[in-house]
Amino acid sequence: MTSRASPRATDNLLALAVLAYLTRGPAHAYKLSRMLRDHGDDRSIRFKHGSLYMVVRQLAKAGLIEELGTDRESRRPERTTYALTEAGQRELAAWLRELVEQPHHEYPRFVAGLAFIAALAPAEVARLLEHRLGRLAEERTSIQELIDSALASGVHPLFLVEEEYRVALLDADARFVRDFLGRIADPKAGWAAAWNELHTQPQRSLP
Amino acid sequence: MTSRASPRATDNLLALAVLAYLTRGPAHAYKLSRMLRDHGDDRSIRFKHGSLYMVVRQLAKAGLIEELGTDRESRRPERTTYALTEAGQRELAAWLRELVEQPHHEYPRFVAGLAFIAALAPAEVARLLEHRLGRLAEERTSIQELIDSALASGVHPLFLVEEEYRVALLDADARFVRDFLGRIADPKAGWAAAWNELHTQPQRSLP
DNA sequence: TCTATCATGTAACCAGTTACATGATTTT
DNA sequence: AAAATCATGTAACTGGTTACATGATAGA
Repeated sequence: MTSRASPRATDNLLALAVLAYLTRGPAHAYKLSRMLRDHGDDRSIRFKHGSLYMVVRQLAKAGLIEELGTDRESRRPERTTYALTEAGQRELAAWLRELVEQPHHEYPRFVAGLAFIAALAPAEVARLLEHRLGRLAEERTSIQELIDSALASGVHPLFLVEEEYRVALLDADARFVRDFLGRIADPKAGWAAAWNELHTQPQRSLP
Repeated sequence: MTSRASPRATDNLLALAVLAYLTRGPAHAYKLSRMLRDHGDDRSIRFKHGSLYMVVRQLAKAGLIEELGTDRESRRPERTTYALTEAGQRELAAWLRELVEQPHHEYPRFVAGLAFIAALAPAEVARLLEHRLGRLAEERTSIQELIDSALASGVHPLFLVEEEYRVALLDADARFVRDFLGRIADPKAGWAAAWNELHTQPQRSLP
């Protein structure tokens, strides 16, 4: 039997970001929040201000980070400063290894749409897909601009691979959509005909 | 200002599946659960048995489905049967349109890994990526087999587009990984050198 | 000086998961 | 007849989000 050694203390990826940032030195929660946003990592990891405090407490409880102390400036709320522990460093590395080497089954929203696409008529779906192509192109150029301007300002491309990966996914999406459109339009494929017949009764069976 | 007409009653995609299945006629929760699994839609939509009952109640409260009545066989727990309402049909169509025409910003786990990849040494990353390629290939063939066997048993390809989309994503992933490996290995790119220098201090700044 | 925005955190709420309960059916 | 599995659902728990609170600073 394969042994998944230590089940993660939390599987919230925000915790990964916290661990990663703390390798740069101790920080308090708000500072982490700030770095996250400034470095644009909230594009890669689902981020809500409130969740950060939760995640930090979880990590502290698990001993992956530790409280260094609290300070207070004037009458502001108290800030607790945290530092990475040895266990935290190991956890960070182990987690990263797992994320990189094991592809994870994801649930993109488009997949859900496709799963029940037969409930819409083929002509309408074609219109929607055309529209999607436009949005995909927009998103692609916007990411590419972000990459280019970062490179121009001296960021090493290593720190932009996530965005390049996103571009690769967008391109794959667009290729798929074009192909799908082709099949809908192609009368030889005979899709539209069959589809129109059954589109009132979406069902199917997989083994 | 763009008007997002009606904010979804719930954005849990399990609700989409429930609406879609109810177009085939009334059903009780357990039957829906069963269909979901049997049709393999739990590959496309995150599914937990317990969540179904929650979602069904949410939909009922929102008037998108309605209780038809309850029956009881022998001494089993009562089963409530639900039917799609007109509002439910409209919601289903509107939701599907949105899913198809608007690409959604997703947070795949691999992206999070890539965002902090610099915390690992390049040589190790190369090993991990090689391993990933293997897993991607496995997953690809397993999906392809599923598609082929479904087609062989007479399922219309329209009901397999989600799986084809998945394959497209897996292929894009693999291409990206190969490209990435190439850059790590290529001494002309000079990645490994710079990477080794900075991999102890993962930071970067995006504009 | 009034108003917005930043800085910093907590508390209440809710969706979603896990665990459990229990009768029926099938397998050993 | 004991053990497993299916059928069907509820209840407790928890992670995560939303909303709020409050002092400081900057803009109008």
